[in-house]
Amino acid sequence: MDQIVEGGGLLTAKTKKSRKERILDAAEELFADSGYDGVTLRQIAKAAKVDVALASYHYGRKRELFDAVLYRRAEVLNQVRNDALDTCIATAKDGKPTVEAIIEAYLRPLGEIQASADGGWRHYLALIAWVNNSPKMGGELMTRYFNPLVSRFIDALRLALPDADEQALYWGYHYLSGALTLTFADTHRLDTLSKGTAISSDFKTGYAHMIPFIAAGMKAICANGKP
Amino acid sequence: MDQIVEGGGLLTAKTKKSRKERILDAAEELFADSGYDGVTLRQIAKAAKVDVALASYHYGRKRELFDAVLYRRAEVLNQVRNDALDTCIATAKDGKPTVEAIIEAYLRPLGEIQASADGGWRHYLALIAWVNNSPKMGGELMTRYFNPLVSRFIDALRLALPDADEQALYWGYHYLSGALTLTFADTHRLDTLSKGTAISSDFKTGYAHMIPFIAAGMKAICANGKP
DNA sequence: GTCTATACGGCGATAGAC
DNA sequence: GTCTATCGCCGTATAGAC
Repeated sequence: MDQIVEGGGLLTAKTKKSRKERILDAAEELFADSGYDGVTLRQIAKAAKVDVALASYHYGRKRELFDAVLYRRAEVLNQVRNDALDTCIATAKDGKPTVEAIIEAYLRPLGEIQASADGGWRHYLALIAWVNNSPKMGGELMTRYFNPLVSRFIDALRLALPDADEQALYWGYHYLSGALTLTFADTHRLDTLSKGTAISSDFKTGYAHMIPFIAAGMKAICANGKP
Repeated sequence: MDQIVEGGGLLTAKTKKSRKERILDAAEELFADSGYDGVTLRQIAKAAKVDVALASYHYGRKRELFDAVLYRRAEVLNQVRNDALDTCIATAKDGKPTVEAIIEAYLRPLGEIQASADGGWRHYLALIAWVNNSPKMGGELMTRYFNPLVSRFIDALRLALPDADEQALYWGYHYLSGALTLTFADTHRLDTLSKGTAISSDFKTGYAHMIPFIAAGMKAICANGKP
């Protein structure tokens, strides 16, 4: 896990970051807070302590900078999660993992990343929350970056739930996706709603409950065929 | 249900809309598509076929217009959903409704609204999806407009699940909230992911699966006390 | 009251000079 | 790689027409 808590995800030591990297870091945090339209290149440049034009020099147009931010960590995220899925399937009895084990493999790496001390990763996940719920960009960008992994995940579920209705399988993934990305967003709404009983940034508890919640839901709608 | 599928939600006939209403309608649709920062007052005015300054005249600053959009339908939404919850509790055996019945009462009215022909309501729900996942506005605005209803909903769940861990109850609501609002957003991601097997705008199926999914999840994490 | 035309200061993305 | 210049659009205020 060590290799994913650092900067762009590949370095192992605290090397001084290049300006090019600093731009990506600043953009990541600001886009996560305010969405694509809520941030200006000037704000990003200021936060990265570089000239406005340097962002365009390295990344082109604003939209391309946004894509670069998304792409950077998608690579390492997909690798870590693909590995978790591989392990889950390889260690399953008769090559047929349980629903719980699959959901666990899908969610646990994200829980560990979000609970880690790394602010960059937390900003990235909050940005994914924004993208996933965006009517304009959600369909296209989530598809581009994460569909291969998600398809593998659904394939695994199909093994564990051989009688599942196909539509139910996809809708089940949809509910999981919504629950997960709202957790990414960390809006602090739970804090006031529960008067402090539940805290939206208590990711450890958030994932501990999410895994059995989603597994039970998935089994409920997939076990008996059609709704 | 007839009274909620029309315009602002109160008229019953297709009366010609005032310019003041047209501004709200246009703002609702555009904010739903692009978020608060992705829309300009000029775009709203153009869509409503009024002068730019008229929006400010009626509603003040941009942020106040946004609040007015949110407020308009929140009123009627809360009333319909409170009624559904009342009925659910009143008709329950021994005044103790089942988890399924409570989730059904909470979600069914939204499903009917979203599946209705009314575009205005669909835009409104997409806007709620945006607000709910906004780190900047989500905590504050969802709290302001919907917390009383949500608290009643959680009170009802507490009746049905007397041994539930309090934290689990709130996290369960959180997962429900995420799954629900992603359904509001209608990003069409499911369409390509499932190669047409599941369609994100097929709200009828979306809610038909959501209700048992959430009920099962809620029971799984609440039935046995602590996780 | 309701509405329009116009103006203002400011900041947006980006291209071109260096 | 860096900085400046440009042009257009931003939210908002206001003066006055109906």
